[in-house]
Amino acid sequence: MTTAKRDTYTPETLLSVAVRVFNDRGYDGTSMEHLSKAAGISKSSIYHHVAGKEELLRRAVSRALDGLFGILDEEHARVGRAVRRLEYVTRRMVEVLTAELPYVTLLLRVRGNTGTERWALERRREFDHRVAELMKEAAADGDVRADVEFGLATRLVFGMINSLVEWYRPDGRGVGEREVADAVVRLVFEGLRKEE
Amino acid sequence: MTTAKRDTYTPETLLSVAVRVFNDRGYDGTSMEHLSKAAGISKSSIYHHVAGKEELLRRAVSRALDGLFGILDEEHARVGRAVRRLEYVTRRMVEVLTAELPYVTLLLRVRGNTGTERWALERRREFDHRVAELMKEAAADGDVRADVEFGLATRLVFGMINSLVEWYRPDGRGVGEREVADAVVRLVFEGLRKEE
DNA sequence: AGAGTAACCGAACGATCGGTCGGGACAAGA
DNA sequence: TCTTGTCCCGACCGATCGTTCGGTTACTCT
Repeated sequence: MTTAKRDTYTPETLLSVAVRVFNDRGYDGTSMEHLSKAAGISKSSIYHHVAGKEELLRRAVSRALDGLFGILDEEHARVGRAVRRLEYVTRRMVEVLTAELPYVTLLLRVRGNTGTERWALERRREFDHRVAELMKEAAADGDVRADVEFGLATRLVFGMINSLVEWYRPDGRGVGEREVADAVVRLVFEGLRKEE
Repeated sequence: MTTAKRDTYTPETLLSVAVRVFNDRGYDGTSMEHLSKAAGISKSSIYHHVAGKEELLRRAVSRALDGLFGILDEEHARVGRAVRRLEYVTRRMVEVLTAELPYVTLLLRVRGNTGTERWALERRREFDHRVAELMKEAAADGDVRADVEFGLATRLVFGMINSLVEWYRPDGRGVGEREVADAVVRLVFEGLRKEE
């Protein structure tokens, strides 16, 4: 077998615990003592699995960034009319956010105090820039309204999508992932007002 | 004269420095040493003006909350058709966010680690609830689309508006406050797609 | 049975945390 | 000149920070 039994921590399982605590208390507000209590092992034992607090952060934001950049490599994001690709990316962003919720949550909250955080911010800006180009293309095609500058529109749409991490909670009997993705796409492209 | 000369700190002027640092580094990531360097006075001197770190946070989020709740007391937010009141509140939220940007930024980032932070979160939820009721009324009037649940729509609209604190920078020769408010209202109510 | 190793622990490291303390500089009012 | 009060300081407090270290289990392989 490739993998079997696991009643002890691996870097991955430890990460899932750490990310949960990071999101609860904030990265800076979380001490290694907090992590050890949440994981049920001693503070020093954590260092048997990972190099330190910052490596946990790096692993988490890497996972989130991989998910987001992966969208841009998909076929529907690369070929076709720009406004259709924009709609596809919008929907897929919602799906990635909900699927990797705790990791993306952490990514969207880094401030830039450490080298790892600044690296994460830089990659985020790169992703945002790629989507902004898509919006620019759709505007050039005349498929999105011209009375809102494309950079401004991009930021506002990102704001709506990214806000998911502040309130979406999966598995709760509330709204499902599909319902959220539909709602976001509808609001972004058609708006709130009832069509006459 | 009521007030004159001020070449020394007051709780208010110290607050403006502190909030700027809080927003740069995060509240938990900011030490009193960081504040003293930014203010140009010693760490102990800060305690001559304010009771401590948490009081600075409390003053800041209070100012932000007062601005937001003030909107709901204005006439256009209290009388008229619900969808018109919703549009008014949307526009005024953008104006308050840009006018009190650093204070609202701090408010939107509190995590709930201290009593002050939990109080701020509770008041925020109260404000959100008030706006959600407005959205519910507009839906009951048949003025907003029925295929997106009103609670979900409220969260997404809040997400778009609140994202302002992540990128809007006043006085920079970029976008003006009026342009942002117009863009938000247009996107929220009419959507991104060009009307045929 | 013995060797090797993965997983874990308590104790302690130097650094930094938010906050306290006693006192100095200075201007205003007497 | 003497008091009073504002504004500020360096030195220091106990607590906690992220991290290290030496050592102890307990399981696997030979």
